[in-house]
Amino acid sequence: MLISEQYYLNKSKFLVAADCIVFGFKDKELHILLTRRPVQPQYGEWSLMGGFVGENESLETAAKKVLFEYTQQRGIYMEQVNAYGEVDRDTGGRVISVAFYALVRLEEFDTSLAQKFDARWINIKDLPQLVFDHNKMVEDALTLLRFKVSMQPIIFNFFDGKFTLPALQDLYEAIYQRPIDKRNFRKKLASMDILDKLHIKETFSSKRGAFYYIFNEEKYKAYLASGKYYSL
Amino acid sequence: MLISEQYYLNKSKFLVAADCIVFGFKDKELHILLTRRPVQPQYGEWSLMGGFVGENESLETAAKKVLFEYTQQRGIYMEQVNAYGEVDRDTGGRVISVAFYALVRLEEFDTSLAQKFDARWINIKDLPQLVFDHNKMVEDALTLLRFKVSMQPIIFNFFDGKFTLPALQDLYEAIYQRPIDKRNFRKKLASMDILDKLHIKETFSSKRGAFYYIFNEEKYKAYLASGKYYSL
DNA sequence: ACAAAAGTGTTCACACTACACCCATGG
DNA sequence: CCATGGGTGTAGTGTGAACACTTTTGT
Repeated sequence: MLISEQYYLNKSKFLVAADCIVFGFKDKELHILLTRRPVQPQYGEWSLMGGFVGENESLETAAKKVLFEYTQQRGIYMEQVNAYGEVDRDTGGRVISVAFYALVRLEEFDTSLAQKFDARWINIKDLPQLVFDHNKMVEDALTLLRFKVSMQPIIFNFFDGKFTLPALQDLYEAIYQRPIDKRNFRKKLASMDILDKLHIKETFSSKRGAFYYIFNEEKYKAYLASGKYYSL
Repeated sequence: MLISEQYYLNKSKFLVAADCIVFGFKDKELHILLTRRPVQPQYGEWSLMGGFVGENESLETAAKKVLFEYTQQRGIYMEQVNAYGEVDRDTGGRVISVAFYALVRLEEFDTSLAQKFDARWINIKDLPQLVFDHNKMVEDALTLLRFKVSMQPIIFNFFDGKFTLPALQDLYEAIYQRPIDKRNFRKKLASMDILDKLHIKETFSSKRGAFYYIFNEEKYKAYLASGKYYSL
């Protein structure tokens, strides 16, 4: 019987990074928070934000730390995308990266942070070339996001509580990159019965004004229990 | 401007393992290849098979190596499930694991290998408690497998080329753990038109015998191009 | 008054479900 | 001849897609 030391010893160790694909919703378009790489090699090129995992951190903890550093928000919705471990993926050294996507409330975003880190919100339609395999990470994150969003009500994490139906539809259209029929969209939402209509209107994006809605957790549970399944 | 050395230096490094959830189909049930953990701590307990990633290996390469070691098969269909990085997940040391699921052709499996590694094919219905977070890995792998199998024709990797429709249905039922209507199943397959019927019968599981079919890659491409989407 | 966005129903096609009987063969 | 598993069609239901006009209000 081997003992632990023989088994774990003399094995290669690796730098492990957590890279975050931070999604935000702005100007009816999906945006990603990108930064300029602060070190050589590839200094100054567009990059996802990331950080190395510390000795006493889980992958999730490391990712949360990165997110907090760049956004000062806590309780951000986050999900693991994949691990990336090609030998030469990082031109600066052997690094294994675990990618997470995150959904942030962009209205709350402190623009001074953008200055500090030379970070910008880039429309996903205008995605530049990124360092290493970061473009692949974004692609994978988008694929996963599209799937998740159609199955679970995670999309409300983009909003600070309340939202209007036109805005919600714009968001879905931005994520799927395809137009959605207004009537079908609202009909489906109505039949799910997971939202509460507020009696306040949002009046700055139209003259008439659109009613605010909020997501109702209880109704969502009832919807799940009902056995009906719609996908948005 | 920081240079690379300052950035990458003095960061924690980690053991990284590739753990494999090896699925096989036998006796109308889905099975997983499990082994007895060969080292302390938790010596002799049920475990997935895994191995540490080497200096010049990608995660995929490491997983392929593990798969080859235990099955002697090459070209095994494999897909990454997730990375697992809780600080205390491995009671023997800090290890970050990347899980992969694999689909193997169980008919080709060399049972002498099972002896050598103290490995066994366990019915997923009778899954024992596994070491560390391996049960969670299996759960995640199953969820992913179920999704993938319904969307893409990866299920044929369980067979050595040809298969009968009853066997294919049994396999789907084993994966989903729910009965499927025979006529609906066959009707859907027929409308997809991605299989070729051979004029040979498999005669050992019934008196009448069931026709063999093979997956036709070209037809599958045509099916994709047609824009029709069925999910199995 | 008019421009601009919010809001609202109906019809049609098609995929999914449920369901029962005959066929071929080995023993 | 009978037991065992292989093979086949139809009708109903519900979700997804297409489609146009009225309402509200600020300018």
